[in-house]
Amino acid sequence: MGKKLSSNMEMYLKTILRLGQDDQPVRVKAIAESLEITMPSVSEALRTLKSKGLVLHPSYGEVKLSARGARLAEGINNRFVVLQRFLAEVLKVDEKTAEHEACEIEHVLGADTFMRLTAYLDFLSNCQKDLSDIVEHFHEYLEWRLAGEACPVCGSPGDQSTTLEDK
Amino acid sequence: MGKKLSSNMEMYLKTILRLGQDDQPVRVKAIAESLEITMPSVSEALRTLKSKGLVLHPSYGEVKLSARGARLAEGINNRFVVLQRFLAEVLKVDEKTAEHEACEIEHVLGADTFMRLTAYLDFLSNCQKDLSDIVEHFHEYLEWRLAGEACPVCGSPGDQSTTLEDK
DNA sequence: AAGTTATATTAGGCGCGCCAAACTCTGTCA
DNA sequence: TGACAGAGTTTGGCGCGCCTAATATAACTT
Repeated sequence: MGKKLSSNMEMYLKTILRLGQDDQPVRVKAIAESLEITMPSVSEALRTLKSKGLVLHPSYGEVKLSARGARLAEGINNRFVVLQRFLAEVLKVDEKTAEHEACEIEHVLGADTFMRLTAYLDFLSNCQKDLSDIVEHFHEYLEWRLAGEACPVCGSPGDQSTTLEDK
Repeated sequence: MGKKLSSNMEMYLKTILRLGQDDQPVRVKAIAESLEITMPSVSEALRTLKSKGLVLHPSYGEVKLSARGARLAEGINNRFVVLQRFLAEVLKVDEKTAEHEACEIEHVLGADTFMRLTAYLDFLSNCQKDLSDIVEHFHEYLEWRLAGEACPVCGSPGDQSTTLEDK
């Protein structure tokens, strides 16, 4: 069916889903604030999404997801959650950053990759007692490395100075 | 200095870097083919990048990266490589897909996250013999899971049916 | 040197997603 | 009921990145 949605359209869907979970009617204003854009932009986007049958939105009325829209939104949101978990729990990325970056990546990765990432998280947390603290081991290693020292267990260098280019 | 580059501009830089590694003069045509866009689009982008001092490009001449452009491009390329390795080697994502998805994500993640991901890969491959085959364990787990069966070692379910929404 | 071909650039246009300004509804409260 | 405030929409405009068509330059070929 419908071609692939743009990242932006996906963000609208996800936002509507999440706002709807506070079980209050979802309003244009709330979407705009949540996405930090203006109401006209939201109005316009909703027109697009309506035309694709993903949202229901009587003029001046409440915004709702259609069944298809909701399915999509939930998929996107799941992806988001998985990514956020990986970044925050495994890589120990700062919470704000993890949220932000997960939000960008969620639109990029295919279903297969997500399934694999989910499996990986499950593997690390649910499977085999003696593997379940790998992540903790990694966090120790990370601290040594951040301190610029060699890894105490294996001597893996702390100076692989991960090419911090930027700005 | 200069504000953040767009994903597209980053892609141009990375492409120029990679084409330059075949130590032949980099031409507009090659960039266009590599990115699967038309030459006018490349011309235009080069004008932008030139104005930011990231590429050198006499009219009708050879395209080169400036020192700053090269530094940026290398950073982007490093990010790409790390992501690609993670997707392909850890998650066992199909090679083509890994390349494509890494290419999208490389523009999104910050330096800190990349450092952490690099550290994670190093940790998995270099550190402590008895941890170095975690990935293999995971790959076994993944196969069971893909077959829809429970994990033989821990009983972790194969039916977590990772919400395959889509299409 | 002149013509042919390949490469590069300019010109003009399009879709997307955003904006500010102006206008229109809706609900509330004298 | 009528007027005001706040939410929502329409209008017109802008930047980015892409396109095709037309033009310009460079590089061969004879």
